[in-house]
Parts: sequence; C-alpha cells; structure tokens
Amino acid sequence: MGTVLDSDASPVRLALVAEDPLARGALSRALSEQAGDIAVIASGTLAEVESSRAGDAPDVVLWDVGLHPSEVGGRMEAPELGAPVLALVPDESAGEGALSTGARGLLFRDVAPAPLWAALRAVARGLSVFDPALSALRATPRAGASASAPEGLTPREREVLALLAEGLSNKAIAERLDISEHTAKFHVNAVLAKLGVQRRTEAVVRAARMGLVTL
Amino acid sequence: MGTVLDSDASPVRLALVAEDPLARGALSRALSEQAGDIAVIASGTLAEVESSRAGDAPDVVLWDVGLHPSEVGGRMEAPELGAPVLALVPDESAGEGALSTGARGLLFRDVAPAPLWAALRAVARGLSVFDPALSALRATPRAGASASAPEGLTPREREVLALLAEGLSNKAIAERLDISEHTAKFHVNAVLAKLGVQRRTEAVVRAARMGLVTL
DNA sequence: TCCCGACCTACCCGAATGGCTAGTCCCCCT
DNA sequence: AGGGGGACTAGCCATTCGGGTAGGTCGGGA
Repeated sequence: MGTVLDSDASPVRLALVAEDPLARGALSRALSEQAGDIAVIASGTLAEVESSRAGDAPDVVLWDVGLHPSEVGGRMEAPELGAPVLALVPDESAGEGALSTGARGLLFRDVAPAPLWAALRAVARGLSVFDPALSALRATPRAGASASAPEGLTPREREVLALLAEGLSNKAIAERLDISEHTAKFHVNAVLAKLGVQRRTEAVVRAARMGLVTL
Repeated sequence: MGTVLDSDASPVRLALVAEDPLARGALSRALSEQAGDIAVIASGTLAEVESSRAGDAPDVVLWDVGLHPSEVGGRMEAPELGAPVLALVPDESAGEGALSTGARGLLFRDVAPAPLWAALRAVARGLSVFDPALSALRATPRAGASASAPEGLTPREREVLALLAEGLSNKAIAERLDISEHTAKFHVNAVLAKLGVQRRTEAVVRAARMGLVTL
C-alpha cells in the first residue's frame, strides 16, 4: 500500500496451493485466462510452495483443500506464506476446518471464475470473503448442533436451500448457480420433498428451525 | 455465463446510498476515478435512490450508514433495491445493525479505495465480504438489534405476517383468519410492500432478522 | 360534517411455482 | 458391466403468487 496508483491497477500476486495437480492445473489455467491483473508467482503442493518461497511474498494465497480434506490427516494444515489465505472447500464441514487454520476467506471449490477473481482481489486487500452459504460459519463454534439432518440433502441441495433462504426466485437461483431454471426448480423440489413441505417459504422456516441455514 | 470475456470484464452497476451529501460526494468522486468497470447508475439519499429506480436494477448497493446511525431513528433502514448491500459503518455496533437489516458485506467507512473496489465486485458476484475486524459479528445473537418497527404494520398485517412465517398459502391464511382469499392477498401485499420485498419468502426472512416474528 | 386510515371484498392478468415424467452424463461401488 | 445415485436438462400443466385497479364499510379526528 503506497502510492495512489497502486490502488487497483497493481496486479495481485498469487500463490496457488493444491495437493492435487489436476485441481491446481485447472485453477492455474482459469487464472491465466484472466485479464492479467492476477499473477501466479507460485504454484504447487503445500510443501513445494512453502519451500520454493522466492524472496517476494504473495499478496494472497489460494488454497484448495481438496475433495477429502479429512482424509489428509488429523488436522488441516494451512499454508503459512505471510499472506491471507482464501480457501476453496468442498462443503461446510471442510469450511470449519479451514477457518480454524486461519483462512481469511471461504468459497466452494466449484465457484465460478468471476466471483473467484473478485474474492482474490478482496482478500489480497485484507478483507474477509465468504460464500453466503458459508458465512454462517464465521466465528460460530458450531456446538455440535449439527444434530439435524443435513444428511439426505446433497451438497447441491444445501446450496440451493441457502439461496432459497435468501428469498431468491427459481430464476435468480438458476442465475446464481449458473444452471438452467429447470434444474433450479428440480433442486428446489428435491429440497421441498426432503424437508417434507409444499412451499419454499415452509422450507426456509423449517430449515432455519433445524439450523440448516442461518437467517 | 457465456464467453470467457464476460466473466470479469462486465462492468458492475452500482447504486450509491448515503444521507450525507458530503460523504456521497467523496465516495462518488473516488468511484469515478476508477478504471471504469464500476458504473454508478444511481446516487442519493435512501429515499431518492429508491424512488428514482429506473427500470434496471443495480448489481450492488453501496450504503453509507453515516457517522451516527443510531441517531437517525429507532431502527436502521437498509436500502432495498433488489441487489446485495455493502454497508459502510463507523464502528462495530453500527455493524450489527446493518447486518440485521440484511447487509451482505460490512466495511469500515474509512476503508481504502482499493479494498472497496474489490469488495464491491465480490458482493456484486454474490459473495459476502467483511472487514476482518467485523467478521466476528453475526455470531452475536442480535442482542439489542430487535427493537425494530412493528409500527407501520397494522395489527392485521402482523397477524398475516405471522401466518406467512408459517409458510401458509394465501388460501390457508384466508381460512385461518376467516376472511376471503382476496383479502388475504391484499394483506400479504401490504406486508410485502411495507417490508420492501417482492417475495413472501423474503418477507419472512427479513421479518425474522428484524425480530418481527420468531421462527 | 368530512376526510382519512384500517379493514375488507372483488376482478384481471402475467409471472412464478410445484408436481410429474423422462432422459442424458458421469462417477462410484459391487 | 452393471447398477445406483447425483447433477443436469426438458416439457407439460394446474395452481399459486404478485401487481394493479376499483371499489365497500366503519370509527375517529380535523
């Protein structure tokens, strides 16, 4: 942070951390298709990136925790590279772990490119960024209250439920998830069925009562 | 989403809401110095912007709650312009209030330009953005936050709102209140209008957040 | 007295919703 | 290799919603 000019134009220097080469490649490729104000200065597994640390530290670390973060080992080990970490998680449970390791932001792994770029820049500027569906985790100790039935609900359905709780219409949900309105309806129906209700409003109320979503 | 290019290049359409003309001017000026991918399509006080709503809705609302949001009146009234709201608050206490009105992001008023741009883009993409010092909020069970405005809502409307929060259809509400379905719709519409929402689900969420109903 | 607000009823119409059936990928598990 | 499940797309159809407009009654305050 210094001159006036660096305010926005200065490229964001990014360190990309992912154990899975495939995921790393996909992210790296997607990143490179960017206008150019995001520069990948390091990429590799956690060990690789931490060792290859060449003089200049990144502005932000994009950390893909992978599909099965729990299998990796006892606890999740977050990158420690002197920069805020934006974690990509497969689901809510992984989000808790990532947060506890100090992640500054939390997005789902399948986030669309545009939001990802925006999030990276925001985190690089020192902000915290969350997917709305994950923002409930913030500082929430999650007192084992998971009790309810997240089971039965697939990840996609939980995602839809979260948007449902935002009061979005099917069309809006479709746009947000970048799927067809038909599919959005499909998922909404699945949620309604699994929650045993007829109306989306009911679904939101029940979900809120069960702690599936945070209003 | 279609081409690669639209992913990030598409300009963000912003509505700027601030009661204080000075603050508005400062923000507006700062905004205009931007590269150009943020277009201010509306600017003014809450009332002004909400009324001048010209056809196309913004992608994001930048809302400056001012220096003394508590003095304004009993409760904070958030912009409801069909877009996620990024609130600029003077301190943590104001943050709680802003959150309870549904703000999607929370930054301090004196945030630097760069983080602000980044945050605006992220919120426009559907993400939640917080200043790290504020991200711990939300966990607080909206202590004094309730206080809200049962005023504005007539007794009958509050009654309808309660049934709305049960997920009842217009017909069901009509039967429960022993009035015609037409009348039920009438009251529901009144509630929607007074809460500033389009969908009954939204109404329930907002009402819950404001403490008007208990889920 | 007259006006106003709360409350109630009614009709029209386009959009949204939910319910149903059906089909395609893809991946995992047996 | 085959089965099953999740994610996605699709069309059809009846109902519900939401918005707008246009009334009606009643009680209280100006």
